[in-house]
Amino acid sequence: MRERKQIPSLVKDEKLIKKRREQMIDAAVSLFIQSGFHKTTTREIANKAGFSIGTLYEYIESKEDILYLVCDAIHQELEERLLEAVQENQKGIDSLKVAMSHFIRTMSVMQDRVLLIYQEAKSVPKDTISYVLDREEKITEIFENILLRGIEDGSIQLDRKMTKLMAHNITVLGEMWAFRRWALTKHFTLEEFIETQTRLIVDQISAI
Amino acid sequence: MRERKQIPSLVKDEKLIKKRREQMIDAAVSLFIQSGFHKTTTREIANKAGFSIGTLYEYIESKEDILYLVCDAIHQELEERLLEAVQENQKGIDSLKVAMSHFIRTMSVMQDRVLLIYQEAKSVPKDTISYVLDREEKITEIFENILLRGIEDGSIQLDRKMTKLMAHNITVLGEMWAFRRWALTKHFTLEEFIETQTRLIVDQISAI
Amino acid sequence: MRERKQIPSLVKDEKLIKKRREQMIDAAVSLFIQSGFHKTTTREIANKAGFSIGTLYEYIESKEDILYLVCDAIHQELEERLLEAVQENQKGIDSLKVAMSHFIRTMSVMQDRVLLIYQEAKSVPKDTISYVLDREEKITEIFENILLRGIEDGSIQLDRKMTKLMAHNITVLGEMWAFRRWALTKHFTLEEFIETQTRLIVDQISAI
Amino acid sequence: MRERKQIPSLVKDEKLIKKRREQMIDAAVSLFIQSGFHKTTTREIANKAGFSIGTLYEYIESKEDILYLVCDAIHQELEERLLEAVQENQKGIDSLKVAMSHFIRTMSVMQDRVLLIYQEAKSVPKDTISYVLDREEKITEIFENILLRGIEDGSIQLDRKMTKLMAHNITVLGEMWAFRRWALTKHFTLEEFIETQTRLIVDQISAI
DNA sequence: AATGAATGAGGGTTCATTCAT
DNA sequence: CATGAATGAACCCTCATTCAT
Repeated sequence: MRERKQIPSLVKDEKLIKKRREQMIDAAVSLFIQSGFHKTTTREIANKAGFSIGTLYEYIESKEDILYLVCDAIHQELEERLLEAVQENQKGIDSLKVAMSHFIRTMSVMQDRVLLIYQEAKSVPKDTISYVLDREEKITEIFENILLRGIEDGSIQLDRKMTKLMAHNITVLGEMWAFRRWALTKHFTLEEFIETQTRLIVDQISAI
Repeated sequence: MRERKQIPSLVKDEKLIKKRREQMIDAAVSLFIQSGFHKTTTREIANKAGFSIGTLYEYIESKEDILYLVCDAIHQELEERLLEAVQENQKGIDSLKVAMSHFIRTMSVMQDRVLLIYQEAKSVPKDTISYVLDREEKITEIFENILLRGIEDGSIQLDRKMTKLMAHNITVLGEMWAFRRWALTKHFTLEEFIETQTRLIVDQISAI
Repeated sequence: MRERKQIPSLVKDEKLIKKRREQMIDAAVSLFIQSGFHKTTTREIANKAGFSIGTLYEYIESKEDILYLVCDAIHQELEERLLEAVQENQKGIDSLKVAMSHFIRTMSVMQDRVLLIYQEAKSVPKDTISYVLDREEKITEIFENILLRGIEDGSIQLDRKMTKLMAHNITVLGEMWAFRRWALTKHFTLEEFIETQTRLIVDQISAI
Repeated sequence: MRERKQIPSLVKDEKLIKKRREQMIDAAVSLFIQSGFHKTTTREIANKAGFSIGTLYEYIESKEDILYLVCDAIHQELEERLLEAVQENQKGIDSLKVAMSHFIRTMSVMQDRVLLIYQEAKSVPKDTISYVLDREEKITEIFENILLRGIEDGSIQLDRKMTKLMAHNITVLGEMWAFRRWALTKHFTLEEFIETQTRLIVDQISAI
């Protein structure tokens, strides 16, 4: 997997860089969600982050860097939350159920941010775009690994060639809750959604 | 369903309006795909459309109107292509298989434009956003209707309450080919994809 | 000699381009003389030229382009004025006297603009710098040609190898009036200066 | 002659002031030569000087002060080098030959810095500009004094009224090597240049 | 005396939109 | 109807300078 890009900063104190960038990311996330990347100005971000435009540019080199930091941070949280739910010490099929449920709940909590990534990732700086896409794929890989484990331990029945596609399906059937919420919430509760999506997958690959 | 928005034009001749707007949309689509809505200038659109910036503004009121027209045109084509494949005179389950296959092939052909809608729809003028979302839902409704017909004719077994969600799943599992192509085409052919996605759904709801 | 650079313009009407650029150059020259290139803002130039900042950028691509246009225009006038005084139908030595006198008077008239070139030429865009320097050398070449003609017709006695250097001397001894005026005008009139400088050169190379 | 300007410093220790300012000047000279005064940032100067931007401002009050210090230092060295070559115990005309040769060699060694002064002197703070110009004139005065001595001792024949102008000519004919080097070095060696320039002047004013 | 993070006015440039021709 | 020159608000970014530590 490609390396995370190091964004240069004029400030030397690493702790301070971390802190200021966190402020910046928080501000940017809420503004981007509200108005999108292009309609948000750097001044607005600086303002909301609680410092001046000059200070903002002490910690990044361009507005696009902020988008990269935002995408990176969101993916980071996404991944952490997901991994946290993966239990290695149970059957693959059970692990999958738990992971899917957890994943969809995460989509519910992070729906704005997931949507944000879907819509703005294309504007990320050219030299980091592949890192961001890799990051997206990494989430799918987590599901793929669970599937492989299930095949191994016999709890999942699935052509090995199809694990990748099934993993993508799982991911997309979960992310749906984020990017189609305007339609889904009109008719279904989160619990119903989790139940249905999990069953759709599990029925297809369950060994029994 | 909400009405299509009437975008005012300074020009009276309806035929001309239609022609000019088509030129405009064609130009805009290819430019938006290339660089996104915000990075494309109205000048570029006018240029590529083959007329002047002044003329452009004879047929729309703002740049956002172009995005609306583009989204509308893409949805229009999407819907037409999909409806064209729906045969009323066969069992619901068979109709579904054909429709899904056709839908995914359409995603393959129109992937750039589908992606475009996914990424830029949020920038559509506030007063038309719900029309655009409705339009998106309409596609799902086509699948929902097939499902209902299948339940009616006994070829599909599915809790009536779940038809909406299953229709969304079908749509999303198909659209995937457009918005995850960077990952999918590395490992699967279009035919494999169609085969797998169709089975995932059919297995779940087939009456036998 | 290198080609004059074509600066792109968004406007098509060539006549208008010429007119607007002239306005722009006039404004820029007086502002650059007053405050220098770097301290003059594009807004000031547009203002003084009588149009908006937007219009300014319809006729150039960057602030540096204005400096290039300014340098080019000044050299143009310099060259025209000088050539206008060169008579081909007299002895080289006499031609030289007339040309030097005329050149120095031109320096007197154009002292601000000559100084401007001396001080700001270094800021001209990289890809045009050699054209600007060539332009400067062209003036020297005019004097060199007169010298060569004088050697040919026997009115001037000078080692052929030294014509280039002597031509540079003539140029610099004349330009002095522009870039050392703060010291010279305290003690000498223009006429005294012309008389002395001409003699210094003529005495050195006169054939008799 | 006007007094050297005292630039205030927040630091008391005179020795330290001298040391830090020397570091600062060295750094600034090389940066100004490379990119010019306006394109060089105070940060860059502090960096290259080996201390922080905060420290820089302990020893000056504004960026322009640095330019003043730079010009002053260059003039200082110029003057020292020139005076070092002036022998009081020989005939004026011989003294002049030696001084011119030495001066031109100095131009060769210091060409970048001489050019720098020519191009940036105008940006020196308003209240110090006349001091800087005086400094320039001082160099001319050295030549003027030699001329006067030559007239006195009969080795030079020159209208007393013309000594000032001749001194300027000598200076400019020497400085040429610095500010026209791009053209001159293509055709002449330093020795040829010295030989020719000296003869041009000496022939004109030699008593015999 | 030294540091370097913070500031914000101000600069160059873009581009959606208008309107006289 | 078509044109395209003109407009200026607004954007991103820089950098000289300050001041708390």
